[in-house]
Amino acid sequence: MKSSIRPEPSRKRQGASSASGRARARVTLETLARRLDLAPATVSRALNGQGARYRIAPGTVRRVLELARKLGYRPNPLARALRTHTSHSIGLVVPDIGNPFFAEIASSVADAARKNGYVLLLGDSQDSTDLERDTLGTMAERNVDGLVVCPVGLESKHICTLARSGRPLVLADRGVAPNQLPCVTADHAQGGRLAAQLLARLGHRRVGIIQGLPGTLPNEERRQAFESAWKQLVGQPVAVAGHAFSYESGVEAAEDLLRRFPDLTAWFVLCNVSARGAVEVLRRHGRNIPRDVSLIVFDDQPFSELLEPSWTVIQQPVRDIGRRAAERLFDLLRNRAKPTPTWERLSVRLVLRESVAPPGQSRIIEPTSLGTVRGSKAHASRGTV
Amino acid sequence: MKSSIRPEPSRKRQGASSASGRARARVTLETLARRLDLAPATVSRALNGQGARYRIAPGTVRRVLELARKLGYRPNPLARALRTHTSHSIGLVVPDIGNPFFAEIASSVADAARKNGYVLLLGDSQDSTDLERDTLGTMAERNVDGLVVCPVGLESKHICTLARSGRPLVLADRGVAPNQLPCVTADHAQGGRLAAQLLARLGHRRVGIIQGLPGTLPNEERRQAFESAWKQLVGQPVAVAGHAFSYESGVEAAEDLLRRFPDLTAWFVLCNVSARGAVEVLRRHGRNIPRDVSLIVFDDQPFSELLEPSWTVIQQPVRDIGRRAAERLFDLLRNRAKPTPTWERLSVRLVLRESVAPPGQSRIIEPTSLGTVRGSKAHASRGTV
DNA sequence: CTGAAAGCGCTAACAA
DNA sequence: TTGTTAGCGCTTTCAG
Repeated sequence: MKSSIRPEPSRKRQGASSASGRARARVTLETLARRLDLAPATVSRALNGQGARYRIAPGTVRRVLELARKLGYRPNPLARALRTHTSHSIGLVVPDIGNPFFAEIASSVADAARKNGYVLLLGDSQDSTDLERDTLGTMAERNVDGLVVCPVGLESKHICTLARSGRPLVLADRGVAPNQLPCVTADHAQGGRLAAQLLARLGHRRVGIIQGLPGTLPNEERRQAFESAWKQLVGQPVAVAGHAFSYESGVEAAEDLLRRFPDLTAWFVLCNVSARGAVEVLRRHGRNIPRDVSLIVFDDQPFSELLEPSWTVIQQPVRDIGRRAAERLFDLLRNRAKPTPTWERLSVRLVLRESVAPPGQSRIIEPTSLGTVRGSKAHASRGTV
Repeated sequence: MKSSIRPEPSRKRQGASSASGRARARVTLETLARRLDLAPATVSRALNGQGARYRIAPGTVRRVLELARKLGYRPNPLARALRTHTSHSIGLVVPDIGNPFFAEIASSVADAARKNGYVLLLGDSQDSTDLERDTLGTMAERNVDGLVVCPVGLESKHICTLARSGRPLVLADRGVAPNQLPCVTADHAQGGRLAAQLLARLGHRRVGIIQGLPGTLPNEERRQAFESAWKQLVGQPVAVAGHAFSYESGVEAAEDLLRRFPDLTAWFVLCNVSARGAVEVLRRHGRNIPRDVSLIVFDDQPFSELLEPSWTVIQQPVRDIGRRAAERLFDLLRNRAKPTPTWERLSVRLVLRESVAPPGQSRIIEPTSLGTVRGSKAHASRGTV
């Protein structure tokens, strides 16, 4: 039998409750337990669907559930986390949440988190490895159950350490050197090849690359794939400029190319933020796109097709990258399976628009067929990229 | 005197430690306490800079600090939160993190959080009041110390309730009806007036508005200010179409205006995401901007000036909005002052570019002087809006 | 100047 | 079928 009077817990020390005025006292497990004349443990089990396992009387379970609903009981996630070492939270760290690409990743990860009943901690590393290290540390000590990381990508020791400590972690977009970590990213090399093939087929011979942050995986794969394809197709070297995934870098790189290699007939720009800078420079110098310089830009964005000329781009499945990364993280969280360090490569598409043409010409005469997509509606709702 | 042997805490039940292989055991307060032969309480006080208040021997404090550093001790924020009811976390809820406007808000709030030693919980309400309510509830029960909310803006009861429960909360961008909550937002009415003045001065008479989500504060303020200025300046009614801050709404509204009011010579578009849709529709219908339709768009974005024609926009100080909202939140968190429900209005600017001209003309002949900014470099680094 | 002990709200091991 | 107890890691009375 159960005792029929439960002592009020001693409130001698902690002078809480109505003093601080914080609304009416929080409903806790103990509130329920006392009102139902049950032990907190029983209530806990009933609430957690452990009724069957512990063979709690169905009636009891029902009473518990009922009162819980009536009082609007919500378990305290912090207490639970402290006890169980699982916080039902995940972390997302990106190099720049203001960048539409990562904002879109965040959007899909946030969506997945919510659907799985997790909260999302957001960290912005501002493309600094030091900040990234700090942020990851903070999140780890906050007991996030897992992480999606779009790393800065220049150093990876802190990330590997974190992953080896047993915390599920999935990389997105930029991978890191020793491919021991699960990662979801675009097929950057494919993008590089598509760009090279298109320009080669249009008859370009002297071309340049405006790159992003050297040393990062997307940058290297895009550049190298383009260069090696170009070497094979055209047998010419490729000029390279640029130093960051930024507007400023785009401006400087464009000035640089115009000065050092004024005879280039096409540029492959590895980042659409930089591309903005590059295009402005071309305008200032009175160079016509595509007549003087053809342009292929990595990564699409909603305005690409509205620009004059519209941009030919390599389109990444941004939303899918985020979604898949989150899915894989939640798989890990559910199965506690050992993280297969598989790299998932999502296909890119070449979207052909007006910014490319044969050298010296203002438009493509006959549509090439390179498995490309004739540019049009690729973007729609809610300003997302 | 202190006892010189401290008993190992009983590890009978919790089979933790090395079994699960989770790296080496976490160093806790007790680890330190035992190795220093002190009570956990003393260590806690030393670590929390309470040494002075409790007059702990300076030597002791030093020893504690030293060992803590040596062992890389990091307090467990969850345990602390459970005990102190402050989590050192804040929440940010936005209607759409994929929208560059809110991504930029998120960027500045994330930055502020980090600088203040807080972590940031991110919630995306997807412009749904229900989701917003859920998200806010989740965050509240996670004990966030405070919130920055960019509400959907159609209903506010849940937000007011939350705020009245004593949790510091600052609104950003969209306010909510009973102006009892602190809020940081742009001066939307000023933007509406500037737009009206410009179009009036250029000689337009029949104009229309493509609005965003009706009933939300920015939408109503922009629209009403425009309409009332227009009435005063021109004495004509203003056509209105549109139903959301989305691309699709922009498309539909534009089709709608063209069909119902084909004689309009200028459109004021209250959302730059919708504007993209509107511009595409104009193109499809072969209407020239600005000759057939002049265009003013609310909210700038990096590509506005690269478009052909470049967009005349009302520019909001997005980053400042986020920064100020966060600052005000942290003021509240520090001072525990009662939240002054002041509404902070940040000025907007009219940036004059090529998408406006006198009716039937293709460009502005003589620059007007309306306190406007002649369009140019307003955007730069890292693809942020 | 320091320690013992209580307890934040919950869950898990063990006991009955 | 349920209760008792211990304890997650920390802070905070209260008692020296």
